[in-house]
Amino acid sequence: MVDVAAHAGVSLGTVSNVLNRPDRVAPATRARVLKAIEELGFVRNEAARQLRAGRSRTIGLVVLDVGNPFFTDIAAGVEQAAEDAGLSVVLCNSNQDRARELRHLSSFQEQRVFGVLITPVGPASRRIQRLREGGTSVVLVDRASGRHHCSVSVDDQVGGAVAIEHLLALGHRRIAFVGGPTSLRQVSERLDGARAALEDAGGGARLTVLETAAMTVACGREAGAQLARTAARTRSTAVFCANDLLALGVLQEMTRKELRVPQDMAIVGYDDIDFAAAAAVPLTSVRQPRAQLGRSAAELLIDEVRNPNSHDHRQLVFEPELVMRESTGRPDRESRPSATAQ
Amino acid sequence: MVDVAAHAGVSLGTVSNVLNRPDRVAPATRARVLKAIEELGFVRNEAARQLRAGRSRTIGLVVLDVGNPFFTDIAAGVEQAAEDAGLSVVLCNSNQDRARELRHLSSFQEQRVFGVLITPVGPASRRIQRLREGGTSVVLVDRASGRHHCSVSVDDQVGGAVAIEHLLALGHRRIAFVGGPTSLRQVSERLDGARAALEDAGGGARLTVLETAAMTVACGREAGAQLARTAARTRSTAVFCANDLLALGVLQEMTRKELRVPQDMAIVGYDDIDFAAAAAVPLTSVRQPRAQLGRSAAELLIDEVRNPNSHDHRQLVFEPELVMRESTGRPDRESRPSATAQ
DNA sequence: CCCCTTTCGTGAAACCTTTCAGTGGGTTGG
DNA sequence: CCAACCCACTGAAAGGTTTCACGAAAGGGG
Repeated sequence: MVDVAAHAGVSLGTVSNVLNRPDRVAPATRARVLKAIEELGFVRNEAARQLRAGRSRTIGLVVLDVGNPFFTDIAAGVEQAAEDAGLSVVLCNSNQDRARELRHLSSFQEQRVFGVLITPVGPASRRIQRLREGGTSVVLVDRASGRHHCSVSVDDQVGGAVAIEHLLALGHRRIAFVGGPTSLRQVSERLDGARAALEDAGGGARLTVLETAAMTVACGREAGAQLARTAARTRSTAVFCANDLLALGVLQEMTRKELRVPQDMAIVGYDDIDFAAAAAVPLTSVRQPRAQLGRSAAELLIDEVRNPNSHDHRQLVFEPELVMRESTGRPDRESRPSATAQ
Repeated sequence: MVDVAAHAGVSLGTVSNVLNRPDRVAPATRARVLKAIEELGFVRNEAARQLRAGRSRTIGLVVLDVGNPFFTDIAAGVEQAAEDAGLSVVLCNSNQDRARELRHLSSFQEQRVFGVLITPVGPASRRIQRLREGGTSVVLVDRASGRHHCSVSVDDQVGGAVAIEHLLALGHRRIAFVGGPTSLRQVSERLDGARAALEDAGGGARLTVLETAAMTVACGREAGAQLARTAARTRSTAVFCANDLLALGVLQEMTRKELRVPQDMAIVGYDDIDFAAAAAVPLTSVRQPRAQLGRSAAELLIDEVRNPNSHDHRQLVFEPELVMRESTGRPDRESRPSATAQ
């Protein structure tokens, strides 16, 4: 900048003004400075700006799995809101690993990030508490938080409930739940919601729970195989999977075993990933407002940082939405023992 | 740091030494300083370090699509190499958009990143040239470069060739190529490789090209529908898709039209994404050494930056590898008109 | 006991920007 | 014609770290 100033015949402060408040500089001078910048190929040093500002213009975002479209869509929402506010985003992957999560948080703190958005591996940790005490704002994503912080999440119980209600409305009375491990909050809450919906409907239906080791296509196939092994008379006529990967696995196994979807087995997934609509039989799925989730989280964070006085913490809970496709088309009455069993 | 120094009763320089060259400080003093750091909750300011160092410890990585596992796997390789070298990575998405790419590059330059790894949207642009002139090292990923820079890529012609050779070896003589737009370098080179392999094998086989508008599952289904419409007598007996998404689309359409894979139609994909192995019929696919690609790119970059004198530019080209699965199991001779057609 | 090394520490400069009080013209109003 | 004011610009301080030339003390050898 000194060089630019000399080249343009102005002082350092004027160059800075051209860069940051161009309206305070006379047009002629401004043009001269811009020309000097161009000629010298000057590029602002972000580190110095940041040092001076005391805080960076970057939002730190930590997700559980960058390979999962759920999180990349959230990230897209965050980026959009950040861009609107003149901020950038750095996306980090904890890979469900506590140690990696901690490393990322430490790095964020050293970078004096604008703020942190995180889907924590476990319940909000002490490290996050420390981060807040250090003056960094944190918003929890896909996790509800206490009254004293901001968070955005989707109501997984409602999600489980709408899936089951849909299946019940279609006349299914023997339903399987595929998902696991149940130690995952998402899984257990979706299951809770499913059970609650069943109860609300009166006792006429049965829910069989197949716990899987993980939420992958392979585990879905295993669960599908297990379903297919059951004699048709007692077999569930519909399955609700805790995510779409499981549902795809179940679907593939049904195809292999020559069971028709939805006539012999209706399938509902969860997340509505792109592959769900593109599957051999397009999947009915429970969609979460992913981009919206990310956008809202970023907006809460920005408000918290920019308006520390007027800001009050909010816990946003979004409702998921059922997307109906062919995998639950009205089940074929003939091929299904009538709805009396059990 | 001033506070820490005061608290520990030492000078500023000593605190810095404790942080950066702990061996140069007497153990007792070191312990005192560490205690002070702990008590005061001191956290290094990365911006200041960076300002002082003149360069950040972050590698900038720009990919075409973060949603594509090909790139996330590359990113994982980069991260691994970076971590080993004490660097971090910021992953940016150009979304195949030139303007976004430029924004990311400008931001990298302002941040004085350690170096840049990029899969450019078009051919290496003037902007990248400018970046290099500005002293930032750049390594091209999944693109070959000229002699004067480093790059890592995978030989797409070889990839196309091995796919076709495999199909020819299985006895197929009417083969379709699905992919597009052909303006994509990857597509055209894979097609070139396929044609070359066909020629090498002598003229006994035919290649039908179906150009798609994009590389998506939906486009694959369209192409699959088109294939299925052809009368069985003249229909191709095998299809080579320019990526796995297309292959999955074709596979799904085959299932819908009740054509058997591989008996009625063998399918080879490209990229070997996770979904390829998990498909209803596991896909034969051409695998690229993705993590390796990322790791090598990062290593070249690090060498270029750390050893500017001894470094010489290298253009690494990796060979893809055919992963055989059920979608090309030996074709059923009965259901296939014998291998005489044109 | 003195000189020479080595070991520990010190303190100030440098990195680059932003900000803000201040300067020196020119203009306006009385 | 002077005071008040505005505008465009200036110059220096501040922000937190690393580095490096130096000093002081301690240890070793003759």
